[in-house]
Amino acid sequence: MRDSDNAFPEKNRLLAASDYRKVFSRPVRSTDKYFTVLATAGSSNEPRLGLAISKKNTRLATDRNRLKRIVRESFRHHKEIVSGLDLVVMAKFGAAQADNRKLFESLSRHWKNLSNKLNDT
RNA sequence: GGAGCCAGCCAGAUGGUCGCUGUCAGCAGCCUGAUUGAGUCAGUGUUGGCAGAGGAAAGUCCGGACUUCACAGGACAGGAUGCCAGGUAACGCCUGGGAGGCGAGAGCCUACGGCCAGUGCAGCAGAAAAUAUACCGCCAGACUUGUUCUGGUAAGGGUGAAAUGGUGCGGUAAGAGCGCACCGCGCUUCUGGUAACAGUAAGCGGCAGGGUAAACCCCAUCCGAAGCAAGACCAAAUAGGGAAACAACCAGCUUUCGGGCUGACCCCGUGGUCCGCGGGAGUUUCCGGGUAGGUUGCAUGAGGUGAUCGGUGACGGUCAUCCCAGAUGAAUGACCAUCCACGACAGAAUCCGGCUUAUGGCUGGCUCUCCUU
RNA sequence: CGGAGCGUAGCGCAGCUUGGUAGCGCACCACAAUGGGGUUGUGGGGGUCGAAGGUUCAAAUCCUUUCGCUCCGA
Repeated sequence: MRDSDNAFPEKNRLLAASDYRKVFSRPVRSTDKYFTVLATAGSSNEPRLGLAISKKNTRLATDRNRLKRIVRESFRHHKEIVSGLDLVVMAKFGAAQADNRKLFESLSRHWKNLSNKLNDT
C-alpha cells in the first residue's frame, strides 16, 4: 500500500447518487469566479471527490473534460489537506475560458479554505 | 508572381517525474462471494510488459445490423424516393452514362417522372389570365356625316412574371400558317446504344394550343412499431402477497367430532399500581414479483493492411498477415525541459455504411492571367 | 445517449392549413377632457418574421441546411 503518495483510486471518489445528496443537503461552501466547492465531513479518513460540471455553464465537451482533469489533478496533490472530507466541485461560467495555472491556484485556495472552516466547527 | 479548380495525406515532436482505464503475466492475501476433500474461480491489493479518441468522435438528416413487442396473406391510410444503367447488407449514398444549366477555362451544379386522368391557384396592372375575346390601332360598309354604328383583322402599340412559334416572300380591302421556303416543334419509321437518349437519315402534320405538381394529386418502386435509458440476468433493506413448520393450544358456546366462533392470556403506550382506555397480533424458513445497487448487452467486425486478378469506375474475387479504446459521476492527462511551421475545429458511450456542418496545414496535377526570355 | 416541440413589435400571442394586406392585447408617444394626476376617448410610431440557401412572377407561410431555447425517458 502506498497511500501516502498522490494516487487517485476509486475510494477517493463519490460514486453513488446518495453520496451526492448527502453533500448537497448540508454543505460548507467556498466560492470564487471559477468554482463553487461544497464540503461535508465524510464517513472515513479518506477524502472523497465528486464533480458537477453542467452543460449549461460549459458548453463544449472538450472543455468539460479539461476542467474535470484539472480538478482531479489538484485534488490528488492536496489530499492531506482535505483528509476526511466529502467534496463536490461545481464549475462556474467563466471557468472554461481560464488557463490551467489560474485554475490550479484557485483550487488550492479552496482546499485550504474548506479544511479550516470544517476544523473550526 | 497572382487568381482558381480537382485529388490525396497529416492532425505538434522528443525526453523526464507524477497520475488514470483496460488487458496479459507474476506475486500477495485468506478480507468478500460461490463451491469443495485439499483447493479452484471471481472480486481485492501490488509489480512489470503492452494498448489507450476523431476526421469530423459533432448535427441526428438517411440507410442497415442487433434487441423487445406485434404479425397467415393481402388491401387501405400515412411516409419516402423519382432521367438511365450499375455498385452495395441497404440507402435519400457512390460510380459511369444521358439531358439541361453556370463559367473565359480547368471544371462545377441539377427534387431531372407526369398538368393528353381529375380538382385547385394566379394579388396589382391589363381589353383579355385559360376560354374565349379586342382598349388604342388597321380595313370595309352604313347613314342620322361623328368623340357614330355594324362587320372584318390580330401584322403594329400598350400591361404583365406569363398573351396562342420566328424570318422572308407571296397574298389581301386590311390582315392572318391563308399559301410557300428555311428554322423551330410534334408524330411515325429507320440507324446507333442494354437503356436514358442521340442522328447533316426518311416520311408525315400547318402546329400541339400557356404556367404551377418543393399545389392537392396520378404513376412506378420501397417501408410493421419502438429503441442499448432496447433487452437479459443477480438481488440487500422496508412494506405488502402466498405457503410451511414451530410456539400457543386457557375458558365458554357449537359440532356432521375434522374443526369453527368469541373472549382472555401476550407485547407497547397512558399510570405509582390495578381496573379501564388506545394500539399491535408471535417466531423461523421458503416461494413469486421487484426497488436501491450490481452483472451483462460491450467489441473479431458488411474489420484493417499488403499482394494479385476482373471491371472505364464505384466495387468484387483469391491469397497472406494483423487484433487496433471500451469508460459508467464516466479513462487517454498534468507539470518541466528542448525544438519548430508556435499547434485550428474539437472528446468515443451498442456497432457499422453514407450525407451535412465546423476547421489548421502539407503535397501533387490542371486552368486562366501578368512579367521575363 | 435517445425522443418531442418552439423561435413573429419591449412582453405575451395570432397569422403558416389553401403562398400575394404582417395583425391582437398590454406597454410606448402625441392630442382631447381636468387646476394637476389617474381613468377614459381619439390618433400614431415601432418588425432583417432566429440565420443562410433553394422552389415560385411573388415566401412569415413550401423545401433543405444551420443556430438557439424548452420539455420527456434510468
